[in-house]
Amino acid sequence: MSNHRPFANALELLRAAKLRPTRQRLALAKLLFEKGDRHITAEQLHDEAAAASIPVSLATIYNTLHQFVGARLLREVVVNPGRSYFDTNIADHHHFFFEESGKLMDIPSDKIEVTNLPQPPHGAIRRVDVVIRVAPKG
Amino acid sequence: MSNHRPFANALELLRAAKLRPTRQRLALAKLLFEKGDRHITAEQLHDEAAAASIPVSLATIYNTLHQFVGARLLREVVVNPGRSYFDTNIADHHHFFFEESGKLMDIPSDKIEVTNLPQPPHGAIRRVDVVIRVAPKG
DNA sequence: AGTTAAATTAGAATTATTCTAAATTAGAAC
DNA sequence: GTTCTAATTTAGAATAATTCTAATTTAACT
Repeated sequence: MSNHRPFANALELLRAAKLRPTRQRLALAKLLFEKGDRHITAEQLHDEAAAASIPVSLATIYNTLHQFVGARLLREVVVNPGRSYFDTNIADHHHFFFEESGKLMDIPSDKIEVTNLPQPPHGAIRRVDVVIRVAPKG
Repeated sequence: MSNHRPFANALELLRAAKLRPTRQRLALAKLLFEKGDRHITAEQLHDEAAAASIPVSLATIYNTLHQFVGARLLREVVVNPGRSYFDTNIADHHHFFFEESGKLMDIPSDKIEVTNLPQPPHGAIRRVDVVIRVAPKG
């Protein structure tokens, strides 16, 4: 049983997430999930849709990305002020962030060990994000 | 020899950072560094300055914060899209992020163990940020 | 005091994102 | 297949954080 590609196609995936399979959601799901793990911004997805002749407004891109995050089909990654990345890899993992290029790269969670986690003074731990910031060699 | 409070006053601190000790920079350094460890936004600092009757424009707040980051007097922490926090604690450490309130809390680096760090495919590791995201208990 | 480069400023510009209200569409009911 | 209704999409305006610009002020040197 693999965690990868849990749905045969976009339609099934939207059904399972209880999102109406509209033209734009189907098209965006395909763009997002049929190319392996990606880290994409709203603007980039909008451009990809345009390139694929899928007419979809930027507002819908944002709506859809947030709905997908809510449905746990995507994860939002924040590494840069003023710009969100959406990660199609929803497995537990971490990131390299390359400061020069602004690119992200996954690090599977078994490649880093984070131990000795302190308990928060209140509330519950929802997630632990590790970002390794990488700069060009001095 | 402690790493804490390395300068007796704002003037010394600016001199060491090779920043001209102007009225605004002196006042902002005092606001930032004379109250222990803090996580503050540009807007908040602007409000504090106003409350202390220090006339300083928002542009200067931003300029100064970034200069301080460049001089390693501050660290920028990104946990939220579209808003930067500036951290007066420049020692190696990590953060709790409370999603309900938007507040940050320091975790000294000796309270978490991050081991087995993978090497990046190119470049050098500049920093490792661990953010523990905390939500109200379900 | 006079000079000059650095710093500050108000306000405009930019960027990412969200909101609004109108038009379209998916899916259920007939 | 039409009709109906609520959900979705949309263009464009609005917002929020930040950066830029060009003019003014100031720190520090002579």
